[in-house]
Parts: sequence; structure tokens; C-alpha cells
Amino acid sequence: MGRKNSWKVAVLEILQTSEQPLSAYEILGKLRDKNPKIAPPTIYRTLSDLVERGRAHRLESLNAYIACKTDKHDESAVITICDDCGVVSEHIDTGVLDALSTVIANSGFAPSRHVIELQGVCENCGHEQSLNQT
Amino acid sequence: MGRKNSWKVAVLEILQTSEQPLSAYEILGKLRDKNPKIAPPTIYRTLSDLVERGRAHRLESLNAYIACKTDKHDESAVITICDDCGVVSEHIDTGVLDALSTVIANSGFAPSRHVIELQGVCENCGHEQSLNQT
DNA sequence: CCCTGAATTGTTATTTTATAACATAACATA
DNA sequence: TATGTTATGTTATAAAATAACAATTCAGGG
Repeated sequence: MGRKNSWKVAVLEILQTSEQPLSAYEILGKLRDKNPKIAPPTIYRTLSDLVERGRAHRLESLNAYIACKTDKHDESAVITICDDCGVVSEHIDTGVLDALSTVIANSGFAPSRHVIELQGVCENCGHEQSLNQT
Repeated sequence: MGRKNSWKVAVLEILQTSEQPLSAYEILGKLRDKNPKIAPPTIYRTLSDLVERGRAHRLESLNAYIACKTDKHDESAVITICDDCGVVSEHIDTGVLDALSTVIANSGFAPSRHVIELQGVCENCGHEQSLNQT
């Protein structure tokens, strides 16, 4: 059912060592340092697989990817994205999911996938802003 | 500060009369029925403006747009998207926002934009599925 | 009335993101 | 080893978005 070693490990390592989310083509660029012939479909297939397995998250609002940093690879994290420094954090929280369940229960909607992304300014950058005031 | 009549009304009408979310290029296609020369930047500018004003929503997980159907054009709706029939609904709910506030309060993150999109199966399609069982 | 400046709109080209379609290669096991 | 299945490679293209600049529109001052 499985064949030779895939790109999963390499892609995951790239994501894990990146401070910031990476686009598919940025990952492609890094992989081409070692293998100049790799093409977009390979990356997209690998990323889809990682996302399905919960080892990576796709940030819909950035068209970019991050490694999953929690031990619960279950895709239902709240994600915050700092517009300033680009840092992304995951927050596993049942409160939000419970509240979402309540909303959709009324509507009869059966969700299979959650996208919860907050853009704004992280704590560090917020502090810097107040210092850099003009 | 403003010049001649823009495309806002036309684009908004197209969105409002569509049952399903539309991509920027689908809107472009419809506008070309009347004005064959209109180009992508015009659409994207118009859509940005509508989204900023809360008259339309961009669905990040579909790269598509819908008209805002609530009277509170405040961008903080929970959006459900049926994978089956494509119907999109907005749910204004303070419970979810409160829960989100709680999570991020701990992290010091100051959000400026929310993306909350649930994909799944709507009530109607869920019923049909149970009827169409193989 | 015309000039000027500010904002919108038009235009062309390109960039970025993603996938279709098919060929090839690697294994699993019958 | 022959066969089927899946992963991977390859080529080409589709789809989504924006950069850069030109042309137009109009308000208000001169």
C-alpha cells in the first residue's frame, strides 16, 4: 500500500524549522536546493497528506502552511496570526468548539472541517507598538 | 473624494441574487455580459471595498464571495458552507466570540479580523443523504 | 472657464497559487 | 515474474490575485 520514501519528512522538517508560515512555493524552493527537479504537484500532494493527518495546518487566510505544534493533531485549533511579525500560534480550546456546536445545532448543520483564524497583533508586537508610538 | 459611479451596485446585486458563493472571476464573467472590457483589478477593488464595508464576505476556504445577509455588517459572523449544495449561512453569535476572547485573552493577542468558517453538510443535504443511502 | 490635484477606473502584463492529465517507477503479493 | 495499486515525476495549464502605469473623472480654486 505504500511505496518508496516520500517527501513528507523533508516537508515537515522545513515547516517545523520555519518561524513563519510558508507558501507551497516557498517550500518548493527550499526542496529544490537539494532536488532541482521537484514540481508543484508533489508539494501539494505532500501538504494535503500532512494536513489530512493533522501534522500541518493550512492557513486559509494566508494560503500558507505551518507544522502542527500541538500533540493533538486534530485540526480543530484556533489559530492566531500576527500581522506584524508573522508568528502563528495554535490554541486548543473546547470552549470555542462548544460554542460553535451550540450555534450550528440550531441550524442542523453537520460540520466536518473547521477554519478558525484570527488575524491581529501578538503580545510582543503589541508592546513594541506602544513603545514605537509617533 | 469620489468620482463617477462605480461597480459596487452591480457586483453587490450579482452576489445578492446568487444562491451560491461566487469567485471573483465568476463575477467578472457576469459583468462581461454587459461590459466586455472589464478586467480583474476592477473586480478585486470592488470586492475589497464591499468586504471592508461589511456588505460582502470573502470565504477564505473557497476563495469566493457572498453578499452579507445580516443587517449587522460587522464581519464577525460564523459562516457555514455546505460541501454538497454550496449554500452558505451566516450566524451571528456572541457565545463564539466570547469564547474566542477568552482564549486569546490568555495569550495577549489583539485580533483585528476573524475568519470562522465551518464546512460540512447542511440540514437539507443531510436528510437527502439518509434517503439516498446505497 | 480652465487648471490642478485627488481618487477612480481602465489596461497590460505578470505573479502567485493550484490542479489536470498522463507517464513512470516502486513495491506487495498472488 | 506478472499484475495491480499507489506514489512520484512531468508537462502543461487553469485559477486567483496583484503590480504598475495610463487615462478619466470631477471638485474646487484661481
